[in-house]
Amino acid sequence: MNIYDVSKKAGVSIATVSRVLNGKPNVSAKAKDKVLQAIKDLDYTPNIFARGLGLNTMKTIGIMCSDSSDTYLANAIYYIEQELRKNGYDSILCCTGRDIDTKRKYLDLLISKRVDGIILVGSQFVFNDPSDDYGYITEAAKELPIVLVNGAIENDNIYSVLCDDHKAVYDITSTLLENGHKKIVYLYNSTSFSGMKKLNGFQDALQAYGITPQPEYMHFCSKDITCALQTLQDMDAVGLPFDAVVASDDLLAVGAIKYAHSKQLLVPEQLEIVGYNNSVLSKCTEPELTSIDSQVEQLSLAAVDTLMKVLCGDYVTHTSTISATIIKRNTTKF
Amino acid sequence: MNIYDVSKKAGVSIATVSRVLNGKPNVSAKAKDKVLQAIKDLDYTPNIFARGLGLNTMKTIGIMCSDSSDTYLANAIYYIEQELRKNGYDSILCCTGRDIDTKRKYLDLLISKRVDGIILVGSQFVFNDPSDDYGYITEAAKELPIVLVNGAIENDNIYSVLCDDHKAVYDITSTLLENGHKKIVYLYNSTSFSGMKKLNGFQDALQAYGITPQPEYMHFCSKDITCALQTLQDMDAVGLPFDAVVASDDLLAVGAIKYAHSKQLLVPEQLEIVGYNNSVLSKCTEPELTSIDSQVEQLSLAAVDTLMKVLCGDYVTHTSTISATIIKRNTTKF
DNA sequence: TTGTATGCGTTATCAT
DNA sequence: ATGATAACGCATACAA
Repeated sequence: MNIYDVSKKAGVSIATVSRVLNGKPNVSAKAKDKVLQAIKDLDYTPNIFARGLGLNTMKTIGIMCSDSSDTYLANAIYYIEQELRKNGYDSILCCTGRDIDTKRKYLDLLISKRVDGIILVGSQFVFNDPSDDYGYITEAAKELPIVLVNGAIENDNIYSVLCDDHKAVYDITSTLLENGHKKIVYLYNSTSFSGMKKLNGFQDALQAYGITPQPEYMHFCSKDITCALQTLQDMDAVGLPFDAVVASDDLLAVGAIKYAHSKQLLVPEQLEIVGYNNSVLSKCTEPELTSIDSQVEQLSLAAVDTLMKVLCGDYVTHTSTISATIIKRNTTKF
Repeated sequence: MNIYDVSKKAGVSIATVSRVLNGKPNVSAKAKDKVLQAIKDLDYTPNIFARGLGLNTMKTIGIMCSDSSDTYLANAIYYIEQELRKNGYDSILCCTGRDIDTKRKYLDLLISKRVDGIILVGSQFVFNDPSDDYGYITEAAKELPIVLVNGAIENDNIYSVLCDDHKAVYDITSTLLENGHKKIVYLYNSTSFSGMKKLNGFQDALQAYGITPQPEYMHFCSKDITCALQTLQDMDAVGLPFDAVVASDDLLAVGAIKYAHSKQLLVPEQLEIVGYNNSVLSKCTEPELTSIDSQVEQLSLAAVDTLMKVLCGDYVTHTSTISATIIKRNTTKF
């Protein structure tokens, strides 16, 4: 079943069928009707592979992420997929894990699949440490446009949509300082581009208040609750006092709440806690968690919007930044 | 840059190049070397669209789900995508929402994209009520194999992988009854195939202990915490006593924990609570939540395994069932 | 407005 | 073992 069968049935040429199929002008109403009827009679569907071959595109975007089961990334993927579909694009999903060789491999794979563009979701693709090698991304950008969500690379054909994480953490830390806190703990679980911005926001806020950031108050935790809990218990055991915790992720903040429970501390009276990402978790704890909303939906829409414009040849800024908002719940006094 | 360029550079015909490309026999070592070298020199990548046209497949599987940001579904998608890739297949993701027309539309879309098979993830595609119309799925199965994860339709070319939800809820309810509970509340948030199995498991367990299920003790809650909380508060206000809560989802169980907090009830001493899905949430609450693990990973792997076998023409059972396990934490006494 | 002819880049068949 | 050529099904430039 192909376009020839339809043209035969309708008594017109394949060119006319094709024109009808693609909504092109210069088709008489009569011819159009005949073609439409033939298509219906034969239950014809155009062969997308043949179309792809001729047009050299399948209207497909590759989505890469380290782990699509991560709440934050899962949300981003959800919004991105929906938005792409609204624009007539399919999404090929690629979960790479954290291994750089796998990332490289999958990026190459997507290019060989001739997707029209690639969206790299999450901060796991760009790091700030010197050993970071994102050369494979700039290399890929020679072939097709790449959009980073929560990561930034200065490069031709690479675009970034970012949440202003620095400002978000800077602001919340400042608020805590203004409210009289002196000993604030910062817990983080990532040294990615976005992770470092948050950490710097914390440090800069302290410095703006004349406080020198102390390493004993800034702890890297692998992404789980128990690590955060353990870290705070260790600080307590060593005799390091603290009266507030800012976390780079809600999960770590949950650990802080568990710490408060274990020490019978009143939250927020004796310990104020702030999480990040405004995930479901923030509504599950007791008390409910004040959290920074990193605006995943807006970020996702902006990413798709950017890519669509690039594909149309429209002009777009290489970097767009969106502000986070603070969702006040019950682990803070303000 | 195409296969002709390579053949020219290597000084052989395109047939030979194609043979090398696809690891086919009847190529001399010498010719193979020349081709490989030419491919390397030119940095040639075969055009996948042309290959798709000739072979009539792009080695791609469609994954449909109602909402990829849902924790449970996000996990399933993660495992499925990884497993498909191991088998050399790409995944096209489709988030349909709950509207049946959208589901129908996207299923048609995937078929028109000529994917090799479709995996329907989650129980949102099959319902047990009479108004349910899954005719579009059986219709689609005429075109390509379909695998349901947590749903079942008896039909040719439709396969199901299921968690034994009935048994899981039956068992946990029985345990609670054995431990002396008489007034158990069941909270659920879905009337899907899987949702009904859970509900029936609850009812059957009661009946096995000579208790007639009371509607006042079985409540449908839309999927959020506050609804569960409100429901339990309402029961309390009306004077309906209860000493245990079984929930069809961890989120609802979180609502039950919040209820206990609001009434200053000791958990599990005064109220035992069991959740479902063993999500992160179960580790975030205080006390941590006993939950039924529905084995998403195993389910996902089984789904891919089934589909791969079908595509190979191997024989497969139409339904495979996997048993849930109970993850004991601190909201239950046993 | 309509139709013819060609190209897209593979894989596969069949002859050599 | 190798090569010439057809077939896959569409879009489109160009001719009519």
